[in-house]
Amino acid sequence: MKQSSLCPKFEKGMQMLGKRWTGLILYQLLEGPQRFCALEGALPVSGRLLSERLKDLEKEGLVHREVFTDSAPVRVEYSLTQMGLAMEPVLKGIESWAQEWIVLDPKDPADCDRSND
Amino acid sequence: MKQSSLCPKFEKGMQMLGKRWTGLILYQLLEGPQRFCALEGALPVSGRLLSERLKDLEKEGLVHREVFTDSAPVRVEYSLTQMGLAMEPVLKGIESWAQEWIVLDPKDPADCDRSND
DNA sequence: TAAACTAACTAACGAAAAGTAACTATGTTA
DNA sequence: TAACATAGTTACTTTTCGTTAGTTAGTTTA
Repeated sequence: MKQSSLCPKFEKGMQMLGKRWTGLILYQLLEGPQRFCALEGALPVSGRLLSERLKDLEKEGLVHREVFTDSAPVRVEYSLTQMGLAMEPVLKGIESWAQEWIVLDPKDPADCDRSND
Repeated sequence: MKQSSLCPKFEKGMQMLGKRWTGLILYQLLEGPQRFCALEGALPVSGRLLSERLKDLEKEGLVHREVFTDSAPVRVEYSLTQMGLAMEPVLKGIESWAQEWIVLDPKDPADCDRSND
């Protein structure tokens, strides 16, 4: 692999966001702490990859994983750390950009607005 | 593939940015129109993928491709369209986020600042 | 005039990552 | 005890990536 003249921090950041699903997972977690199955249900990602991505994100420090042994079948909750939360403006920025610029096939109704949560 | 409850526009946007190199290519193009070989030199991406990504980005409307037949050996310049330029705040946002939060191995000096161009 | 060079790609191929489905461990409800 | 749910993991196939080599077209060099 070649060397680039870019800032290595930026490059690393883009490398993370430039992995499939990472952005969507973080975005979904902006809604608040969520369990594995909730994320799996909300996103079009398979359990295998979701598990993998969450592990990566935890390792990188964007996501916190907490296991609750008290309740019924063990419950695992994922939430954003400070570092993850700091991504909010970026994610919202992508959302606005998409709202403004992306045109979908005319067949889909495809309209949504979550900017007011 | 499952169905998600996310806004399809946002999902599509993330799908684009969530492809390897896309973000870096756009970021590099913020510097101004550039030729194929310049991009290839500036980024750690191979010619094959650069070509593929540029084609995608052109198709999606973020990048404009212009061929100059006047000068020496044919010259091809890539530049951002309005849609591509509109990504600037997002890309700069990722940059700031990375500057603030990403920690690299202590061996790399890894410090840079392009926020003032 | 032909060999070598440059820019901008494209093709082929092995390697890595993603998608899908089935399976596991643990506990719960019928 | 059988069927169900959560939170994964394993095994297998398909897709995407990365590398190297080759192509097209015009340019300089000898």
